[in-house]
Amino acid sequence: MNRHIYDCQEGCPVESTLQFISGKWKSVILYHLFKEQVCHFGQLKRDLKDCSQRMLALQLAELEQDGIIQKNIYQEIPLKTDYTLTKFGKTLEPVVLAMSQWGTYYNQLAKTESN
Amino acid sequence: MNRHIYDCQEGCPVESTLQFISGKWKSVILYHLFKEQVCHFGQLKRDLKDCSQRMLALQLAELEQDGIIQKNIYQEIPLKTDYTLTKFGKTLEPVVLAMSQWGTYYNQLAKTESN
DNA sequence: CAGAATCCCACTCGATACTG
DNA sequence: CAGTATCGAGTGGGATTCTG
Repeated sequence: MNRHIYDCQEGCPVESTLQFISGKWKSVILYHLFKEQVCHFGQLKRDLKDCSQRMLALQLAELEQDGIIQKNIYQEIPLKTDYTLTKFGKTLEPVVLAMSQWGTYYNQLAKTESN
Repeated sequence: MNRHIYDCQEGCPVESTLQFISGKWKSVILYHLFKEQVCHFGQLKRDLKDCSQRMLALQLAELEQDGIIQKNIYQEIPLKTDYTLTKFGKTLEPVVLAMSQWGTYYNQLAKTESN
């Protein structure tokens, strides 16, 4: 948790939040997890088209380290893994929801303006 | 607006939102603007202790380009400038608010756990 | 005070190849 | 399928200096 540079000495709450979700793709991953409940690596790779496999693995690892998501490995052939939100991770729902709602509003706006 | 790499072809709303606020310090700047209504450069520089002057200027410029904040210059000596939210920028309040609320919750949590 | 310009290093991140 | 390892180009971003 000291990989980020935000100084929380003064306890700025937004900086605290950013420590967890400021990774380049984290909130998008969380968005999909809130929608699907369970996600597989390959599925996320398809959804996040512009996120490289390496980046996806890194972001997932950080989210797991931070206790936001849980990784479940099934020893089958071919290998199978899935990711779910932890109880702690689920508390982030209002944040992700607000982001998704604003994005929906904006997409609508952008569409009507282009007409 | 093509400085970010998020692909919104499929209209992922979270990615749309990130196009505007994913800059390293943007949401913190917005947080202060929602609190203070009006902010000066030097004041922000003091508040965002770990954000360099260069970064602060860059982030403010991007927010201005995106129509989220407005820059007001007063031709006095010494130079004076302030920043306010545009009408469009104000629509982001629920997002910033959700982040600040979660951060407050987390700070509380972290404090009680350290005892 | 409020920035712009320049320099330059560290690290990010994509591409590719490999593994259980 | 679900990753890890390695490498190298590109960029982020700090330090410093300069200006109106």
